[in-house]
Amino acid sequence: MTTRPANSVVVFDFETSGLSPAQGHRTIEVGAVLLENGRITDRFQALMNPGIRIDNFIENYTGITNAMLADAEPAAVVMSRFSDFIEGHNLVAHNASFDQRFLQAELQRLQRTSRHAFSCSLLAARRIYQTAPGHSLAALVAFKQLPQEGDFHRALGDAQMTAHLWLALLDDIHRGYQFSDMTFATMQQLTTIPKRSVLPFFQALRRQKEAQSLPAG
DNA sequence: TGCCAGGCCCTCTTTAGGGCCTT
Repeated sequence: MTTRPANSVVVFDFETSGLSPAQGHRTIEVGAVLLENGRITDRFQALMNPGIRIDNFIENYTGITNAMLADAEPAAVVMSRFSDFIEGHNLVAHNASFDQRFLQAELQRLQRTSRHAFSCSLLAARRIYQTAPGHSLAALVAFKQLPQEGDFHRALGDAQMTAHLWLALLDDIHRGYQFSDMTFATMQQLTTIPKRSVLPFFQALRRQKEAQSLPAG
């Protein structure tokens, strides 16, 4: 049996034919990286044929053409492999609610379900980088001077840059708030508090940790 | 690109409206 590091996480990104699976939009590309102990240890990237034509805006926005998708594996095949790749992992995405909706919709087509825990780098960044000029992935990569690994608006490139953003968030929380043991669950909790409550949030966590480390009695 | 979606978050708010973010 494989033992996974407690802090492993899959950071992923979809390119899609539009904004809403409820409107019939489909995934056209998936990119993902496995982060273990703060390092990228595995990657997943695939175009997929959704069985529908994409419009000019999506072709221009992503650089993915209808001709490229015509040669790609069917979405069902790719999503099945991707489902295996993320099996058992916590998931991170930039504006995670968007990717979560598409993941659920695509897996539902395969009669599969997603029980993964999600965290969102956009919501975390809005709390930790409150002075950033914007919180789009591109704005945050520039703001933090992160490595531009791959192309923006392509799934693997965006997933890799989101992974670097995620690691930067963990590092800056460590430096700025003197809080070193951020778990995935704590990051999820961070994204649910008001922005003004960030400092009290970390102060409370530290007090809680110190109380737990005191000897009983 | 436009406003066809959904959710977060701010403010000229909470009995609402609009910007940001994802494709």
